[in-house]
Amino acid sequence: MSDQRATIAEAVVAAAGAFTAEELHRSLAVSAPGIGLATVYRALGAMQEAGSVTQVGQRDGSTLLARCGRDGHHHHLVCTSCGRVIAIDCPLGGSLAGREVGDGHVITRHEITLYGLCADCRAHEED
Amino acid sequence: MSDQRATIAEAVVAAAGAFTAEELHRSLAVSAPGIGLATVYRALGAMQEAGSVTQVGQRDGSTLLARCGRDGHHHHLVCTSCGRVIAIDCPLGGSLAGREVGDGHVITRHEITLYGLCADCRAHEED
DNA sequence: GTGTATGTGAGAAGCGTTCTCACTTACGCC
DNA sequence: GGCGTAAGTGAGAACGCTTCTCACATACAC
Ligand SMILES: [Mn+2]
Ligand SMILES: [Mn+2]
Ligand SMILES: [Zn+2]
Ligand SMILES: [Zn+2]
Repeated sequence: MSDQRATIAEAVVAAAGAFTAEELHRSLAVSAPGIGLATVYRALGAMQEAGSVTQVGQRDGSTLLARCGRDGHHHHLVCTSCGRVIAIDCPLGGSLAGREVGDGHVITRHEITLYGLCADCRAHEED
Repeated sequence: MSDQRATIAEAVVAAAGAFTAEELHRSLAVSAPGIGLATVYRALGAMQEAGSVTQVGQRDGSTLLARCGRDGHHHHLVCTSCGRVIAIDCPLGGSLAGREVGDGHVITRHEITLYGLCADCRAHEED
């Protein structure tokens, strides 16, 4: 593994929650300048394939990523204020796989993402 | 309402299921040539605001849209073969709204999309 | 009529992402 | 050591979807 990829992997671990490729690149510009944006994209792509980084939504036009090493079927809960990401069990209990719903439609896959405010952000709001 | 928007609205109704803006524009090129792609985007945007068209996912880089006039909280079930879209009740029963999950995270919103094969596509597969 | 608001088509622009290319680095093999 | 190959890198160009700009058209209000 190259020095750049190691640095990028550290930045991913240091990230509080969800981030975009450009945000990660900006954070690297401070601590480890000189790493190209294309390299960040390549490293994040490799981590997605390896399973340590997952796509958790979109913000504006950009893909939101987050570190998530959990394996097995699960989903994510994203704080819309601070970006914190929490892995959660599938609220459907995996019960839909191969099941028929509606008018004979057989479900092969599903996407679920929950959004809200984490405990910390709620405490800091006091509105 | 302009002639163009009426034509685009008809094409949306005629569409079998999910479609991209470009696909709709291509279908118009046959029956009603001369309508600009920007006009299609503008009309689809207006229909989204009006609530008659909804975003049901992404395919490659493009936004997938579908006609859906149903109101109230619901989600969608998309056939990955023919694009047919079926509205479904929220499988969470709306139970999550305002509820705490995980470590005190309060859910304000969620996204659910189911994918699979509709009855027709399953019948035509016989593999 | 005159003004104002809204819509239109063509192409330019924007923007996130991927690709190209020349270059470097790491490693296996002899 | 020399040498070949594979993988990674940075800069910028290219790409593709979407939005914007601009000149023009149409519709309604007064
Ligand atoms: Mn995860
Ligand atoms: Mn719907
Ligand atoms: Zn938070
Ligand atoms: Zn189908």
